[in-house]
Amino acid sequence: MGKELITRVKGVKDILPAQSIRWLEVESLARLLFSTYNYQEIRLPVFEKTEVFARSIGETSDIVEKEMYTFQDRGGESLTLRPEGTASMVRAYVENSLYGRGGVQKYYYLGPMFRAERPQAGRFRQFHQIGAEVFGSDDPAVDAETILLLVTFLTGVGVGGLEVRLNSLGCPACRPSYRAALTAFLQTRLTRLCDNCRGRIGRNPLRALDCKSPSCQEAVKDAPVIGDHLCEGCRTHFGRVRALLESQQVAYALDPRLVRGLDYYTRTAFEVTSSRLGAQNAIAGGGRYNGLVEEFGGPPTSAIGFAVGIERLITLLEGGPDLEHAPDVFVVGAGESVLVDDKVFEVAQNLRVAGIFADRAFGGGKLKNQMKKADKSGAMVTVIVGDDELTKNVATVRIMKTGEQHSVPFDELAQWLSEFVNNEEQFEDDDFDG
RNA sequence: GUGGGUGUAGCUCAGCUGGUAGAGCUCUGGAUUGUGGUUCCAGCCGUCGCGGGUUCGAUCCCCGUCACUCACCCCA
Repeated sequence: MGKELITRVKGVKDILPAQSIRWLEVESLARLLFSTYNYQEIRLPVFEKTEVFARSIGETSDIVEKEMYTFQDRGGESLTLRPEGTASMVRAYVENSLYGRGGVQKYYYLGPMFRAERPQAGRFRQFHQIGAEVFGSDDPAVDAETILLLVTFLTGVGVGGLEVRLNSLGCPACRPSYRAALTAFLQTRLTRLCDNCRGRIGRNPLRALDCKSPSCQEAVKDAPVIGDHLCEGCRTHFGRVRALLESQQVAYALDPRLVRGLDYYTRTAFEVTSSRLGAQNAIAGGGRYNGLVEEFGGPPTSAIGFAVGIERLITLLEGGPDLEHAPDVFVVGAGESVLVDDKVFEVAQNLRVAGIFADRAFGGGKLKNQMKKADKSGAMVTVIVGDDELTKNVATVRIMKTGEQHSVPFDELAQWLSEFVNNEEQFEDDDFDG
């Protein structure tokens, strides 16, 4: 106290134990499930040369225009804290010649992303994503499988009430004609568009469809729809994606306005939203980006991917009990002698080596106070080591819930406790199922 | 970058047209000798975000500033 507090940077969070447990659960499930679909992890750097993002995400995107954490390193090179994962993934795919392995490659990543935006509910300057990318196939089954993985993951971690929105953005063959039609349409209602969209018409007219400004939404209500402009290839591709999703009862809504903020998307685009999230309601988003690998100097390679926002996912999981980890066993000492202190130290260590989650009282004091610490720790069993125990060479084991106590020889203690703990956990699981 | 809301003990908050602050929880100690959770008793903790102004006097009024928060833009 007294010294001026050093606080965290705006828009970042400390994830405390009550929450970090959930994070661990979410990440573990992701790893397991993604592996089930034959994805492998790639650990990417959190910063890259600025061109990696500037080139791929699109110069006109908000991310590149105003949201990147860009700085010069000591050599004067411009570097950027990654605002998303796909660009790094593609860079790594090309740089490591992963296309040389042939066939379809599936990778996932997980970690922090950085965007210099004004924070608000569900939006942070450092946030975390779990992302998946598939390279090497334009088969609509890949699109469907990818979306299915996403949906399976989200329901698997326990979030409900989600909406999947789906659209096709066309390809270099058909998008230009749509873009022209849309631009012509927007020109006729210039006055009704917001400043932002008016400025974007020439550079990226599709974004007007996505704009949340009421006047824009009204203005684009009967704008041309991309679906009417898809080429034969894109049309059949999209139809197949939908059919496959339907075959697995994946509920989705077609949304011709879904264009996504990043420029690299082609064909399939999708987003998962929840009405329980506030204004920033997208929990995951993704799409196909068939031109990006080539853009990075690789061979022409079809690819598709998605990213899930972990913070937003966790928000939807909140409300359950706060389960902080508690040790199974807590060791206390009765008596001030060094012998007791030594024995407590030894017992705690022996239990841990035996694989038992154990902690102990520190700082000595009366048994009563140490029992309070034992209680507060949440441990189900307390091991009492005192002068009496030392002379008899047995530990006193107290079951906290019932208050019953047992005398257990020290050399049998680890065995006794691990059996007891296993039985209790078994019992709790059975109880839980019932 | 723009707008709204909030800023009082570790936490959640109270504080009536302005008279320099409380409550609950937490925490610490105690209720006789080696036994926790309940109960009872006692105790600690505040530059009322910061700076200025009005006033005899401001936590409460005014101005500024900072922080947090929500929303716009956009996205995870």
